[in-house]
Amino acid sequence: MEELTLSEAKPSLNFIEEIIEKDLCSGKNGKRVHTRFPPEPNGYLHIGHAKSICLNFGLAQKYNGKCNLRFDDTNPAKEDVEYVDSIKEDIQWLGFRWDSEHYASDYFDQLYEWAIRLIKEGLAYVCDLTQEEMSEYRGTPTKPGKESPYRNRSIEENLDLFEKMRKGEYANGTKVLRAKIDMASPNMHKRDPILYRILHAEHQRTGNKWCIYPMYDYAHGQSDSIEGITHSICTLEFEVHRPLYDWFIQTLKIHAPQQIEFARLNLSYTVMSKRKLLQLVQEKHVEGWDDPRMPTISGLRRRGYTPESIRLFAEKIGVAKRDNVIDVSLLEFCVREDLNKRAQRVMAVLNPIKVVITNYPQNQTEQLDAVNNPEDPSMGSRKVDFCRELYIERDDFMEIPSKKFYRLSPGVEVRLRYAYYIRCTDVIKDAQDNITEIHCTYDPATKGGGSADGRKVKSTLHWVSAKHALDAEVRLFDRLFKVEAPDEVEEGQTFLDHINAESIKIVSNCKVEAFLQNTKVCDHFQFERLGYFSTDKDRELQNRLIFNRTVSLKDTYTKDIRK
RNA sequence: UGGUCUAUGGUGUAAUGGUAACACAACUGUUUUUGGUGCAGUCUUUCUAGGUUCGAGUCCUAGUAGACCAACCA
Repeated sequence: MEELTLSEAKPSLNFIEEIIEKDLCSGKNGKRVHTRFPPEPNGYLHIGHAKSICLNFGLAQKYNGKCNLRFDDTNPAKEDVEYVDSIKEDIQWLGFRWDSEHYASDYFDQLYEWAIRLIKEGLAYVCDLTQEEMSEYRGTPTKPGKESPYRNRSIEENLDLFEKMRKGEYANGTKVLRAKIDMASPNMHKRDPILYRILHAEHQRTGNKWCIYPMYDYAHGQSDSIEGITHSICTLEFEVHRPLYDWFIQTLKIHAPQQIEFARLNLSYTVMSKRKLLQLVQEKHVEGWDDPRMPTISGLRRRGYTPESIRLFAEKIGVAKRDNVIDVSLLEFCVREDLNKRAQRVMAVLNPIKVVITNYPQNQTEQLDAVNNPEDPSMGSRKVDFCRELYIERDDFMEIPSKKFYRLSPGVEVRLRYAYYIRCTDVIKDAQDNITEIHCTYDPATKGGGSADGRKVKSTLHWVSAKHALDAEVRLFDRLFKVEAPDEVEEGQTFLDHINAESIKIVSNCKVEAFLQNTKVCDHFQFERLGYFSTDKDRELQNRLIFNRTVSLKDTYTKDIRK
């Protein structure tokens, strides 16, 4: 029940929303808003795609419009159904539903027909130049190109040649269909761009029906047009393609969507290039596209991210046209923000040291109340078993405490969460001087963790009962891959050479035995103990550990020794 | 020796010719049965030079810096 107050500021619009609202006002497109998300099925979706998904679907939602899912499957050499399936799954997981599902390949017939029309109008021709020759004829951005010797073939000859191309009479790469525009254009894309190339390859949807396939520039705008898209939102690198996009639409005199470009997402320390992610998968540096270390949507999902947190992130980063690098800490902030409200808390000890409560009866066990989520009382509470022998985190004890350390040390009293105050009386060591046990006494008057006499302790420790704890395998992952080196690598090196070696080490030693106590299986939980550190350098790691310890049970809670 | 785009704190994003703000990060204090959360606070901003205007982050001109464009990829 929220009331809108007059003083509440109207949220500002991003530049795309401004364009849309202007179009809505002027009555353009019959006041319709229709967007589309157009992935090429040649890899898994990553967090950068999530930005685009949230944008396109979000805009449709906001303006009561529609958003299509369209697979840009014009290059059978790179594409696969596995990717189609994963893309659909990821979009749905993010919480979006497309109005209709399309494939650029559904339009191959129409596109072919239009190509013939262009030939008949003298605006397209078959060119026999080799790839090298064509590159030479094209010129450079600063030098105009020159016209192909095949540019002035007759319409009849072009029609005949193009028909033979379609029939499969020529080998790959021997001929292409080109638009006849302007070889001197300052825009390289208008220097007689290729419309069709010969590719004798089986297409995942059209099989062997075609051996010529349309290029992106020839297929994309027309596909938008066919679907009645009003606003075709894409990333900045397509800005220079827009004149060509518009040229096809105008020349063919078909519905004109407006292409709008925005700056793609870059995340600090994160590999986002599809090519490189593919390399990680193919060379088996990761388990697969959904490896929790990957910045893919499925990887983030396994890592414990929620759809809500990713949508929140997309909202917070905004949309603009300038190149940006968003700090991963914002992504991590978003997942903490979301999970903090609803994740079930649980006590866990990752690196155990035994604590013996010397004045606690030998065979006694009692059950204590522990709240499931201090942020949300409605999540209720659970019982945790307490007895004479417990485990606490090894790092929570220091025999000789440093200055800022206020957890357990000899003579010091601390609280065991939901249990009792304890005071350390003895430290037991083995022959090698390693601490094997910590002996403590407890104060029965502090049951539940509160003191009757009002005395305070400086620290609250997490613990599990040695007898009752579950032994679970928990895998902690470092952040996404960190790359310190420039994006492009030098000859002879792979980009993997530039990945911070330390981060790989951390992730490859990520199996940790953890002891979870009386934990019910749920989607997400958060270890209650969140990083205790004493040095500044370790403190830097704190946030990362907070994040790391927020993990998804589905992937991490793999065995229960009690069974 | 071209074209297109961009320029606001450490990082992002707003301010639509009229008081430069919000979030993240960092730091300080405070609360707390998580060194979490919450709360309070601090820190740091309009690329440069001209011009228009009563008034410019915003408009104009020139410069500077960065990104993109020369796949039969998308």
